[in-house]
Amino acid sequence: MSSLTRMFAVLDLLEQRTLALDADTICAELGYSRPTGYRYIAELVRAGLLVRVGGGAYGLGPRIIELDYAIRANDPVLAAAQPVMRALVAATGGDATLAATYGEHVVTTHHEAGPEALILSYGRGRPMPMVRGALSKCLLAWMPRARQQRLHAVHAKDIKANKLGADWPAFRAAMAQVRKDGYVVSIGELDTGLVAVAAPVHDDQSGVQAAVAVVLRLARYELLDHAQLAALVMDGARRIEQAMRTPVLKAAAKRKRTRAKP
Amino acid sequence: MSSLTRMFAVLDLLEQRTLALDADTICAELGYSRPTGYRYIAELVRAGLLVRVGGGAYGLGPRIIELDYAIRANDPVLAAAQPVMRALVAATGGDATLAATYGEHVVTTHHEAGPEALILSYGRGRPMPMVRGALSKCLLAWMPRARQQRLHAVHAKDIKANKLGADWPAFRAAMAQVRKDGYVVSIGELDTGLVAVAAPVHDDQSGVQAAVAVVLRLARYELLDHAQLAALVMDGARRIEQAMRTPVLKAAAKRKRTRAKP
DNA sequence: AAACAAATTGTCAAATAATGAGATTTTTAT
DNA sequence: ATAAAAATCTCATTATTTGACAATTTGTTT
Repeated sequence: MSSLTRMFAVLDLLEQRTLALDADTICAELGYSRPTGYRYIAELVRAGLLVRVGGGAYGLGPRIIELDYAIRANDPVLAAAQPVMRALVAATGGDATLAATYGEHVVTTHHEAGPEALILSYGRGRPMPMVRGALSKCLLAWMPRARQQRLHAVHAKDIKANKLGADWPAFRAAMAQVRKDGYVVSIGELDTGLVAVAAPVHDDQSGVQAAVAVVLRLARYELLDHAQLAALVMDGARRIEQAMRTPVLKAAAKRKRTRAKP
Repeated sequence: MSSLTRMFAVLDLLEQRTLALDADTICAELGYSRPTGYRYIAELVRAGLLVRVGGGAYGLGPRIIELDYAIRANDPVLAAAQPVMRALVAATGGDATLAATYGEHVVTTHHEAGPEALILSYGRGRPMPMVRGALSKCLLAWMPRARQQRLHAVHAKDIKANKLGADWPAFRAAMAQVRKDGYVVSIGELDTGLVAVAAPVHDDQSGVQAAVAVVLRLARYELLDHAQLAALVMDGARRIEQAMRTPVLKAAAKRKRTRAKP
């Protein structure tokens, strides 16, 4: 095991614990000698990922907030989505959320609070279950087959439990149905009493997968015309896609393959 | 230089660049051989601090958003401050911001948007200058002498330029005056046309230094009774302190020193 | 679907850097 | 001012990192 990995274990530990830990506790928990533990801590502090708080305890550092800012400031999906999400909030009276797949995770990347400012279990930064909730299902449905299959292999049980298909063909069929519909509704899957209506956002350029959702109280949802609401969300997703295609600086990510035509 | 340090250079690089970089670029910029660069990248990806986006490029990863969530979820100052900040927004019609010192940085940790949803240059996560803006000055004024002196030694020029005192005694005096007032007003220091009124939040327990501010358009500020506004902000700060003292789980951070009385 | 190019991952010996026990210094609290 | 804790230093030993090159996987184009 590399020193890099061991150092990151310190970060993991501090993420789990709600309170700051002192160096000796960290060393003891992870089985590091004191100098080694201090070296890792010092390195993480230098990087700003940890801070020393009130004499002898270490907690998560300011760099995390700064890095988070960098993500928000540079995420093209977020930039395109925010105005649209505000509009969705205004139109529906619910909240709007945006989620993206990051490797094996589904993470809420933005929560545009509505007039009711709903309390969501899976607010920004809280990794969501892969196979539950409208946003996750949405992302799942529009994934490349290969990844769907890989995920099915791992989460077969969860998928079955969530009625997304007892086996791989059934799962495929369920996903195909979702794609045909163009949106997903989940009722009380993540928070009882809340309904989410989600639609996918595709970025043909970078292949980024994201999804927007409008979240409403069940009572309010039942008052609305469901078809119109779904259309509204899907239209929002389309508008986000457009906004991403037109951006001011589409930026030449890397132009190595400048194959001059002969 | 340790491998730990070199690996973090990769993170630094990706924070600076707005776009994702490919492995070869990273290696070239930092002067690492390809296998070494890939090893660092792999480690950061394993930690979730980086993600591979759209074939061959690496960007900041979802773990950052999750860590940020952990900070927000566990920060006692933030928990205490949020309701108070909402109240300040409601009472003044401006925005409210909260900043804390983290080591050598001043970072905005929360921005409670008001009805106008002002665009602030130094929103959440953007490190602020140490000696400019109401929040920074506030934090500066209530710091322990030792730290003030250290900072003065480093930032003497900036301090002078910002009229906080030409030398150390003058600076001390200026800070004493701020403490006597109990609040700081800055007009157009960080954003032209915006005024901030800040007051300090002390946490006697952990020695955390924070400050709240109400931010207003200059025009609106001039309509208000300045003394009353300052009183409102100071009262808010006091209410945050109280909320921190009463918390549900004051949690035994570490009870090693359980000195049984003889 | 096959072929191609890029991106990524092995292999392995040399060299460098990480490690822990214990002593020492600095910081913090009283 | 003093005591206790926290952090750093020293140094020989040992394990780990490193880079050149090769092999492989992955993704794209025809």
